[in-house]
Amino acid sequence: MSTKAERTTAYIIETVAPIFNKYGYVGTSMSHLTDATGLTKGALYGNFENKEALALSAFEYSSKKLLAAIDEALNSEGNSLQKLFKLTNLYRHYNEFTYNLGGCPVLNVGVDAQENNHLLAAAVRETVKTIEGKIALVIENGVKDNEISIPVTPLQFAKQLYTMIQGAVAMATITRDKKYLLNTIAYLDQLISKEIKK
Amino acid sequence: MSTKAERTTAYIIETVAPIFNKYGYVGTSMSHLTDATGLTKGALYGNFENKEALALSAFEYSSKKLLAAIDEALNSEGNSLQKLFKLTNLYRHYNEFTYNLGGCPVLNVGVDAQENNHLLAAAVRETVKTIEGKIALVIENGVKDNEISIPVTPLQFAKQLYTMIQGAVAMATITRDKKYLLNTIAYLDQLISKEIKK
DNA sequence: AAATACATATACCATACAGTATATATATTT
DNA sequence: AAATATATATACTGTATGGTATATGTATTT
Repeated sequence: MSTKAERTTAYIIETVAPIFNKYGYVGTSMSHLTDATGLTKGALYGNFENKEALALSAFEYSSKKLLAAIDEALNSEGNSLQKLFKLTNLYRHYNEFTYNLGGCPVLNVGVDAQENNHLLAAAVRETVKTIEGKIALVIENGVKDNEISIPVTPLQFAKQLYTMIQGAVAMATITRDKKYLLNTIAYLDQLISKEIKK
Repeated sequence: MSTKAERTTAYIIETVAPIFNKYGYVGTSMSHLTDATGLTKGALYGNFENKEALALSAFEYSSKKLLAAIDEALNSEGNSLQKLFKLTNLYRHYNEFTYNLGGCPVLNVGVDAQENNHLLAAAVRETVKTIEGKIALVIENGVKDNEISIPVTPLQFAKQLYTMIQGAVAMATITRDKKYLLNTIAYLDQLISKEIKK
């Protein structure tokens, strides 16, 4: 069984993650976090060295949740095309999925941390690389199995796919209109079934 | 001729705009701005009511610059397709274009202000609407002139196009890799010339 | 259950924050 | 050039910031 301290640390991270994600690194104050957790500064600083370490743990937490969902889609039963459709389906409902995370961590932290926290910004870049790699792997297997035919490398195609998805995420976030997600995913599903399917 | 005060106001705005854009609304402090402008708080507060009014003017300034560049592309000589290519060309070099603005104002302010400043967030939404409208108009004319054939409404297609572009802007910003722009624009140029051209 | 280790709360730094009242300097008007 | 209007600088609010030393409380081990 986990110790009390470990549970507190976990509780802090999951409580704090959506706040950092929503308000950004500078926009989130320690008092904001003591309010949200119901704990005091002593507790927070007892579990984390400083604000930066806390924000980093919070992002890693959100990032892991996202990667787990992507893994679930891409490692599901079925052929490569079916896996890609599971992925697009995740993003079709990305609004609801990221609700508990306080929005898309890749977009929010990626943009916010750019000039405000270089460690966080680097962590986001890692996450992006990981996601693109996971998508590329599925595409690569699809090519090998003669299901998929693409005019560029699997990684290049994965990057292109993820770029379009993140475009929809960005526009839906900025305008607060989830139609961007629905329409882009509809477009991508068509692209997958009509352009790359052999 | 413009009065001294007007010139100072203009100087403040153009100096301050890239700072707000880079560091965000909360991440930008008034002392940050006095340092950058070489002016004192008295001067800043003499020209603007408060930090929020200053940030809003700064965004409007950046937004106008962006809209002007888009207008230049979309109102250039030639048919609708040529105008669209001028637009994609703007975004092919968007990195350099937005350098003086401190990055893409739509992306940066759109994401940053979301939870930190609702007035700013609303202003970004207006800008997005304006941009989409401008693109839609060109597409609409292309359809009328029998140059373009699309499976959705002009506005819907414009939104889709802008979403993909902003996806590339977001990914290029987050990863600091301009290849996302180059590759996405290459894809869009192909889409324009092979899919929608009649 | 007692002893010990550990986690959390309290009270406090020094500094930075947005904003302001007023004095001084600079444009503009007469 | 003098008078007036206006813009900027200075010095100062009160509050919030990230962070810390230490006391108190609570788990865990013996």
